[in-house]
Amino acid sequence: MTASGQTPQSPDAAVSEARPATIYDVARMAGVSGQTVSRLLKGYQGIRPETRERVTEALEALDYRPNLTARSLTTGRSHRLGALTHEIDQVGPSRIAQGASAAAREAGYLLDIVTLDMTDRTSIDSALALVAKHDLAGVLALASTDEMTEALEATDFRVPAFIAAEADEDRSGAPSELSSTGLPALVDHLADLGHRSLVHIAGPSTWAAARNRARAYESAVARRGLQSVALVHGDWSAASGYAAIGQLGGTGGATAVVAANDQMALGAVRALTVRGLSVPGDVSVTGVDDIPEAAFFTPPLTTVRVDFAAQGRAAVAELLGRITGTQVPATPSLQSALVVRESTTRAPGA
Amino acid sequence: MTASGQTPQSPDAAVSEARPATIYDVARMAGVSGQTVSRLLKGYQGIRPETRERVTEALEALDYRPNLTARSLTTGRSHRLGALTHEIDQVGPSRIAQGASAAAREAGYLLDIVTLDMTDRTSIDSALALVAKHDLAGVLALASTDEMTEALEATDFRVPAFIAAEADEDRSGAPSELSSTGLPALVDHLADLGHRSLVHIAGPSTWAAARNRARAYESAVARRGLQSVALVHGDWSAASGYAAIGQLGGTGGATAVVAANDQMALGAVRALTVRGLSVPGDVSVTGVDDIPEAAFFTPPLTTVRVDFAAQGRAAVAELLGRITGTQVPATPSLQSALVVRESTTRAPGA
DNA sequence: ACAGCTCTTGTTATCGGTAACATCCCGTGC
DNA sequence: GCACGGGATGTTACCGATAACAAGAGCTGT
Repeated sequence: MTASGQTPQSPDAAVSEARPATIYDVARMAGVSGQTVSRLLKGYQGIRPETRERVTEALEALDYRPNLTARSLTTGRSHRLGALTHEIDQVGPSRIAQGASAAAREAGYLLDIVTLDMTDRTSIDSALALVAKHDLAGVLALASTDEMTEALEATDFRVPAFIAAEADEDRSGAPSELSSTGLPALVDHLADLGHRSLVHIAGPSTWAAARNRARAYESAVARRGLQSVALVHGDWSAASGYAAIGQLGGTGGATAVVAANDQMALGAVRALTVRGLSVPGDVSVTGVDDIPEAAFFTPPLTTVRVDFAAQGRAAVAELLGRITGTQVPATPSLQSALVVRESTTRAPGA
Repeated sequence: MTASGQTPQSPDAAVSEARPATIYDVARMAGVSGQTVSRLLKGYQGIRPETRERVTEALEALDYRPNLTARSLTTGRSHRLGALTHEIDQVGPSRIAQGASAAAREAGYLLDIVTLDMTDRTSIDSALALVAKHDLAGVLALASTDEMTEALEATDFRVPAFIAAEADEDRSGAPSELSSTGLPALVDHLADLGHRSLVHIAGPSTWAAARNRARAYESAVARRGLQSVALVHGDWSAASGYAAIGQLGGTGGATAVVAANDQMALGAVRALTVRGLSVPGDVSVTGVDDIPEAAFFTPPLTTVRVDFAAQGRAAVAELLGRITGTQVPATPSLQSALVVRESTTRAPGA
């Protein structure tokens, strides 16, 4: 079998109605009113067993499926959520989205993921307008950036809408696992290896995650009495990590490069290699995220593992809480863990 | 600003009704019937200019927004599509999904992307059931695998549903760009460099893309009179590429490894390096996809570029065609291009 | 001046459910 | 024997839009 297929015609289903059955079809078949069917479907208990049985049989015979459109028209609430994310090929965002999607599904919601091309204002607006039209129960922004904040605030969704907290921060604004534990552990690791001067390749300054990581880096550097030779901003891509090293003309004397994600770390490693520097012999390099490929880079990358899926799930849980008005169980702190591989070693001459 | 935000309360909108305005509110305000409003909204021309103006003003004053739920209840068609994909962190699928999503949006549709965990039968079923309930105008499977085919056929979506063609094949079953041009070009490249024995690390055999690539590889090898020493199946991940080399205990004498995607190529490179073989000195390695990181691997990877976004767009175009019954303009053949980098060089002793 | 049209706009029914209220039936208590 | 109460089910209206049909206004031709 190669490509396509036919519209499944429910080959074995005995009934093959042109139009799907409604509760009225079921009601007629069972000899009851539509309301009785509706009640049974909603789990109402006060139905006589024999009635219940007749209706249940009719439901099956007609292969009844509720029309969610009609239902949400009357009840006024839909079972769909919107998720906005940046148009970017990155493991992080896409895993967050996957986690969010799975969590939504488990709660009976469908998650509409809309990737926004942040470089094009009109495309953002039209995308948001489209989202605002499809009545969603709530909207979630999965990437915390200034552009996203702005876009979100400029749109009236008329439903709960908010930006998910990064792994780098929690709702209360208190530093999170990654900032308080993960990145400090990374810097400690380098300090323990004798590195005294570091360089940071940060993410775009409009990203909250980038700012948080940079801040955590800086405070850890200060705490350990190290020196931060430079802080360059990339755009999360390997190419930008490569460019960052070029821009610095090397490492500016630093013996270690701390990139804000694994891709930029990869680019940095490549740039250093091209310049004739050995990693980790001359310069140690670290990333953040622990993407699946990181273990297979040459050299395998020392990084900090981040649980993206949990982040997505937490965001959806929070959104659902806001929608239903129930209290959200405190999100368990997201775990991050230092993963030491071969891209870091003792500082030269240490 | 850290994490969250408030539900936007349309701070500047003069009107702040509890409930959104309906066409009837607008009609009353403009002194016309609801139908007139409905007509205007649908672009009906026969409306007196002064009436039109009054209605238009009312629409603005009340910040009217159509209720798509109600609309699709009457018209019977929704403006949402469903997309099924595998739960997998891979650039390919995620870019296909992005392209599909963008194309859908441009056509005024929202694309619900559902990632299926193919290892868990019950989760597939519940996910598909959820999708089938939310009335979608059509459903698209973005990953062509046996599991997906099976799952799709077992579900009665009652709307057009089909599996998107891989880049590797087209609808007519004829080999596509990648199979007819991209992969052969890759093998030619290796043959021209003097390689005579190759190894192929294929994707999972349940994936149509994996089978197509393997077939294209084999026929190109035959055509050039080369020898395929081994064909091992991985799961698209770098780890599986690494494992494949381990399983072979090296390359089995081959001087080049053709991996079915870039991640597996990365894993293979790493495994070869660990075994003391130099890439490309001893063994040349190639990938497929040209993920953004491929240019920054050590060594930079020779690969075949694939236009995933176009693939997603084409799939959506096809689906929309089936839904509306219009003919789909023949999908322009997807481009693929050989990208030569440093992971390939002349065969040792050639 | 009046039938016959066209142009605009209004009425009514309907999509498939659900909420609120109405009704029917039957056993109880006095 | 009859009012009463509660369980089971039916009726009616409504959610917000659209389709199909109806109707009033104004113009034309004879």
